[in-house]
Amino acid sequence: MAPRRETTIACVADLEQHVGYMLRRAQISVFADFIGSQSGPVTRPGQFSLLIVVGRSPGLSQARVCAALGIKRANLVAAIDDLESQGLVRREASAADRRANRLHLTAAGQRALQKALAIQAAHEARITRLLGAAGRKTLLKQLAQLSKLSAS
Amino acid sequence: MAPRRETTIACVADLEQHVGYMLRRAQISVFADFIGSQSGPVTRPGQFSLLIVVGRSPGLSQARVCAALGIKRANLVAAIDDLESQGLVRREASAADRRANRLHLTAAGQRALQKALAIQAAHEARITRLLGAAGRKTLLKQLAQLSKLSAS
DNA sequence: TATTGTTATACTCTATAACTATA
DNA sequence: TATAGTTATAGAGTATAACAATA
Repeated sequence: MAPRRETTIACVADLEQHVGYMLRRAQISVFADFIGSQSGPVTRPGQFSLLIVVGRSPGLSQARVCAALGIKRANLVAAIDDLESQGLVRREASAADRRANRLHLTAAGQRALQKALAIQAAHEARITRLLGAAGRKTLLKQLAQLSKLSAS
Repeated sequence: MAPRRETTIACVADLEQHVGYMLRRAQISVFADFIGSQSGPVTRPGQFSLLIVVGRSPGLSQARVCAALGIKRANLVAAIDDLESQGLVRREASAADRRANRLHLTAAGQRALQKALAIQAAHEARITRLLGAAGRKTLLKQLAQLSKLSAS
């Protein structure tokens, strides 16, 4: 075992004490597992979170969705264009504010979201198997704490 | 208090139960704090981790550094070009394998690394203030566990 | 004046394919 | 044949500036 790769491990030992570095590595790994397991029309984490927000809070304006997800208005346009061209999301002109679009899921969007959520449940179960249910819960709390570090 | 922003909080409640989403948000926040606090020639996390590996394990080939950091050979070239043009890193032709470059820090690179590490210590201290010393330690262990989720 | 959606643009990070020179 | 470094390139993700329509 361990043919001759000691150096690789040794030089990363320092970095493994850095929360930022380990967060990045863990996030890449978790995203890769998520992407690898999803199969429907929605494969990327960004699309998925967008579907969730629109699905659970129908009628939000694009600006509100941006505020919720912490992304820029300019970058949401192409993301919605994509989901709309797949027939999953619908832009509806707002009667109250004629500048704004109210976002809704189509029936196909509802189905895609339900399917993605079911697959994601298995993904989350794999995480729970690694960390334990209690460990996962404390992790979520700590990550919420870290999000307050920077205004962003 | 809380003028009329309930919707923003309500629609993200679901996502806050997703480890992948919270990992991403926390990583963005922690990186922003790191970047905002660094002041020397090295400001980005990628540069910083590169300096650490080369500093602690001088003489590694580029391929070994890539394996250690989990990045692609092609993407390391420009990163080293950048650090080399700043006079922080030096490529040395390997005598044993004439295809390979052995990487070293220059004197300026050593100084830049020491300065960045000192600033990073304060950054890590802010994290410890948020999580507690024990909480931070268990977080690091959990993140290491999560890195095993996907081969990557 | 300020805000919404939009376009254009640019910069970073990441990923693949192909080339060269060595092994 | 396989590997090390390199180049070119393409795709995401993210950032800013500016514009038209509307508030």
